[in-house]
Amino acid sequence: MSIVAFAEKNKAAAQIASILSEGNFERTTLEGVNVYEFKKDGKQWRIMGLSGHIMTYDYPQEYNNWKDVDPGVLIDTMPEQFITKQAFANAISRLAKDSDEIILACDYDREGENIGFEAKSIAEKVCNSPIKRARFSSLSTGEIKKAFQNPVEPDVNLANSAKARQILDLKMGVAFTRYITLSVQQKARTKGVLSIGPCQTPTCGFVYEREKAIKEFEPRDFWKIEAVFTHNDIDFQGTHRTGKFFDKQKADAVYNKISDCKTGQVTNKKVKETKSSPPYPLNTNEFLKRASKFLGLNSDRALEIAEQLYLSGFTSYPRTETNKYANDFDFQSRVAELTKKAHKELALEVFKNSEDGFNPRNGTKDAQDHPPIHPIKSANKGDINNAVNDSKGWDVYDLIVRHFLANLMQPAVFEKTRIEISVNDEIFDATGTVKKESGWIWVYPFEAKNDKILPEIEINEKLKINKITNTNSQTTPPKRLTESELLTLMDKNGIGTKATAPTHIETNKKRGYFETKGKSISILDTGFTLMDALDKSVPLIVKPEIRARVEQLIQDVEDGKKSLDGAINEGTALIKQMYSQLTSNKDEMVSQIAGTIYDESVAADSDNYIGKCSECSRVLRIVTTDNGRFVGCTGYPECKNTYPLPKKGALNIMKSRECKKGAPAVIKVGNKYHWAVGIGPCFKCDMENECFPPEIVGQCPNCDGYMFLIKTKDSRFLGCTNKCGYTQSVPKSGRLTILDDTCECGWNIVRVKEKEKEAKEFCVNRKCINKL
DNA sequence: GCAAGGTC
Repeated sequence: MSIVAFAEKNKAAAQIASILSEGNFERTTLEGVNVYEFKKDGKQWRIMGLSGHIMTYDYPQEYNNWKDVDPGVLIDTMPEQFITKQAFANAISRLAKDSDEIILACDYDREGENIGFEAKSIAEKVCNSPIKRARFSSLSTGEIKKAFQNPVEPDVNLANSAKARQILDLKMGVAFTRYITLSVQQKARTKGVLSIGPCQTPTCGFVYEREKAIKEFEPRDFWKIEAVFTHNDIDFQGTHRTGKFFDKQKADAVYNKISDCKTGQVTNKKVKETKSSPPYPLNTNEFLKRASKFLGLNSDRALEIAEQLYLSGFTSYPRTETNKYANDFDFQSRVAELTKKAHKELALEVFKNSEDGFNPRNGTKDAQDHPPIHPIKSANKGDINNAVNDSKGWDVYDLIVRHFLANLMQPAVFEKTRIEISVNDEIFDATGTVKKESGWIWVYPFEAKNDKILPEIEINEKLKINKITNTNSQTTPPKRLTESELLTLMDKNGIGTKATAPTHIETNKKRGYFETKGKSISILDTGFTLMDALDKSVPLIVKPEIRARVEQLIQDVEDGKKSLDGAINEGTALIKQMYSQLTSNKDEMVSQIAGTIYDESVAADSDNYIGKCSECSRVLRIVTTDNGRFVGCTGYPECKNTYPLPKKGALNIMKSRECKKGAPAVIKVGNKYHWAVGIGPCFKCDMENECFPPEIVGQCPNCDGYMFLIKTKDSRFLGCTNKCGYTQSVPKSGRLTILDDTCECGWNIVRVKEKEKEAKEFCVNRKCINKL
């Protein structure tokens, strides 16, 4: 009797083999793929891990040429399933041929069932062995043994639901992407692909909606009446209960009524103790959000770091939906491990807190895939820096460790006080918060808050009023989305999965639809115009509903309410309907998009982009020919405007410099001089001092001139604007910036940032009073 | 050249 089982991945296969064989198994390879073998109860077992999907849907070759195939035809063409990982397919065939029974043992979810069916379809071609399914929700001993003792029938509906998703996503993505890309290419010279997809487009849609809200925002005036009260030498602020007065007259009336008041009376007081529980264990989504919020990391980079931490054994597998620990999770040894290195003090505190055992604050999601992200090995900063190729490696590790420990600690306790104060019958509110017990926040400084103190005070007591103000402000527009907020929106709307959400964000960036600046995401012209054009012609595709519609269809397949063909037909009809909306609005849409694409594609070539042509306001660029180089207009041959350039020297376009004589740009030529396009060498120009003001550091100690930074080809130093002869050295290496802050001696503080090092800020004055 | 979903 020979049993063959297919798991979703190599790691799972090894784990299953280890459990079923009680550790007595051997690893062999077949077609380069690991197979785990053992004998048990007279049966020969062989377990192989797949590599996620080993097949994909795609269109047959004759549909590959974009220009020959009308994209609309793709919607009515059924894609075919191709093997993408041939070695795995070969190994499956060879194992299946030699089997009496086959067990599918992939993850128990849609994609897992689907991956199992990929193996099933290959096996069925070479053998007639019965094919069963082992269903388990975690790789724990109990679950695995039970699942393999009672295998069930494979769930064709579950597998088909994933198939429906694959086919519909492909049809829509391919048809829309080709159509938009080709139509825009007819109008604008661009090589780039303008992609559309059922996940990437709504993702961009969120960013677009926010941008629109910002653009359409009209600030409103409002007035806020605030009072500063004093009691027992403590000043605190109260706000009129109305909050924002949008009616100036009403605000003025209230203000006039109380502006001369010298006292107020406490009319109510409430003290409430509130507990703040530790955060749930980290699943991928939560991890990415926090890495963005606390560390300013974009999700792609954060996941890459987590992956490296995982591969070097410091933390657990980073892709998980689960935010709940299994009952038998071994906290004892994990926390003990952490007492060995940098987080020793924190880990010991957790031990102190856990005399009656460890009590994690568990979440509610158990996707039964992997445990929440947690530390495996303790480390010092150096260990992480050696293992992770990213300067933020340590910060990410530290976050994971602290999150893990915080989760095991007591809630933090705050005392919140709210008092109500009457000032000539107008009610003011004041609140205070005092931390009574730090609990988990002690190990989790990311969420620490400062206390807001209110004086000890009782009802009916009188308070002195220091000041009453009536301030006019304006409502502010919504803020740009952060990556963390975008991930939340995606998660809420079912866009993408734990493993793919960051990819969708990356795709949008790669296409030039939006970018991340600091923590916030800002949309680029291409993204905005594309979304705007789509929103007008095919509104559904920009909104998360598109995903929900497909999700509903495939859920019906999973539930057996619809056949695979039925769901595909319905989905195809929906795509067709959207596609006809798209094509009927073609002209307007294309001209709208083409306008921005053209400029951006030239501008993106930043080595050559110069500025606007004064003749035709198109874009100027550097043209290099066999005979030399010059600045020419991208409108050539219609516009023949040109400017000369020096023959020698590397050219560097100084975007931060503006020519006061109106030249389109200033170019740095080698290390020697600057050249304003169309005007000539800047240092022979009478406006030199205005375009290139000296970088003053401070007063010259020798005369009444100022010390300024002089940079030459191979050195830099400070010289006097009066040329009195006094000079002084500055650090030779690192990027040097003169800050606005000044030292007590009057000189500006200088910031020096060397590669791979922390920036230093200090006073460079040799004669600084602090040094004497 | 195109999607989204697995995995590494």
